[in-house]
Amino acid sequence: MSKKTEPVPGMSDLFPTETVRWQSLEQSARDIFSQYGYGEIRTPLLERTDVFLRSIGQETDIVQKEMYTFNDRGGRSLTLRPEGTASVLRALANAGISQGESLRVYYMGPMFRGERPAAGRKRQFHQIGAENVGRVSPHADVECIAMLLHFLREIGVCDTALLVNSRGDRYDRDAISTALKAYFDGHIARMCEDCSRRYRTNLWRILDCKSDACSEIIAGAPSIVDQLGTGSQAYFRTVCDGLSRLGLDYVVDPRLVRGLDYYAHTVFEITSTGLGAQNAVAGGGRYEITMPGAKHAVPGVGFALGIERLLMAGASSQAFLPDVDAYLIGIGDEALTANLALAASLREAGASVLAETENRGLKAQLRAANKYDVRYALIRGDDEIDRGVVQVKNMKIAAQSEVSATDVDALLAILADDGRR
RNA sequence: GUGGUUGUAGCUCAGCUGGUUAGAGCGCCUGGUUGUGGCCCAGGAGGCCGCGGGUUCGAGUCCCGUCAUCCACCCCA
Repeated sequence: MSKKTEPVPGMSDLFPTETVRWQSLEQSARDIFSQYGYGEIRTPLLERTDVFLRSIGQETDIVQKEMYTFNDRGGRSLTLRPEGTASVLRALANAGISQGESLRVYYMGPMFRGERPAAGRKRQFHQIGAENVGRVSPHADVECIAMLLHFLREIGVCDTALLVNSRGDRYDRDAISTALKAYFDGHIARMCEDCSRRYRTNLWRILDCKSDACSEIIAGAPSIVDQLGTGSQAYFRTVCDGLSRLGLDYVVDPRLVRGLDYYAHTVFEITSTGLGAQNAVAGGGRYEITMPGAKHAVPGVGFALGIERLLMAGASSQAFLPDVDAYLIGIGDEALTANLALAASLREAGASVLAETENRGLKAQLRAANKYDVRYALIRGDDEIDRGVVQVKNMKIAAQSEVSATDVDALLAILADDGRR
């Protein structure tokens, strides 16, 4: 239909009907995360491109084809953040967090990926995320997952499943990659197009292929868990035990590998039924990230939730109406002007009021007042202006009285009433 | 990037195998009481039928292209 007023593809406008739900979700996140000692961090939407290249990984889908990257006027390559973790780690590195120091932060805001939009997938989408940075411990992983599940329970997102897996440490990963490569070397020619692409770009992803032809070959592949060193296996066992001890149900999914290179050890995903093809509502894991210019890799564990998907998996929306105490009706320009002043006084005293700004009939204005479902209508025309009064009409019981227009306290006292008398 | 879907009023959508001035519901505006809401009634405004081309005496309807949308693949939040 219209075209010039539409937002850029994959981006959307949010109106009060929607934002009320966003706000309550965000508030729950703030409340719960702070119970776990997390504080909010806000980082720029734009970063130097290498912040993402190095941490997320050159060969990942995100870096290969999904980033919004451009050169600024100084010729620097900048990128709109495709996820939150890299930015957070960059910020912490910049602030000079010392080795061994730990920090818990959460963030919320827009992320950008240049994918083809579909159900539950936008190019600008929004995440709420949390990172526990600085320590390596399976218990931190457990707490992180527990906090995530606590939040989901609180906001009423149900029908979810928790999937966990381990990718091992950096040495395990090299060993696994070598083993996988060696195995698939002999079979790749007979596998599907996607797999031969993955073989080159994202080897582990082959394990995820659903095509029948490949399944048989994949079934014979060396399993990730078997390739883990004893230390990594013990780590993973501690995580699983910890989840069980907290009474949290989970499923070990040996094929869960996730698409970002920085993950090590624990990875997890929360899926929800009824979301369509994009059923992951949250995901995360333990990672180790070396920022450009930094001496050491910084470990951490964290997750990100997709706000749009949370809302799809949760409650339905209702029509938005501003919640105001009174509607100021004015017949004639003089009354309309006087009403704007009266509205200002009432608001200053803490009331929420809506004042008519159009010079139209009383009937039309009362209709509007009715639509907003206010308890009171304050009515003034030339007569009231002359006599210095305002008609106070109780919309619930259709009673009406007269109050001096200068007696703001009396008006406030009435508005503070629930309108049932 | 690949496949498919849809595009008609502000919104949700009808419009049969091409045929006169393109419709409904909701919303909006005005009136039914010179200044008293909801319900009801009457009336009204509002459409390059996504855009461009083609076939035809004639296209909202058929064909081609294009743009947008949604869904799926890929991958993930």
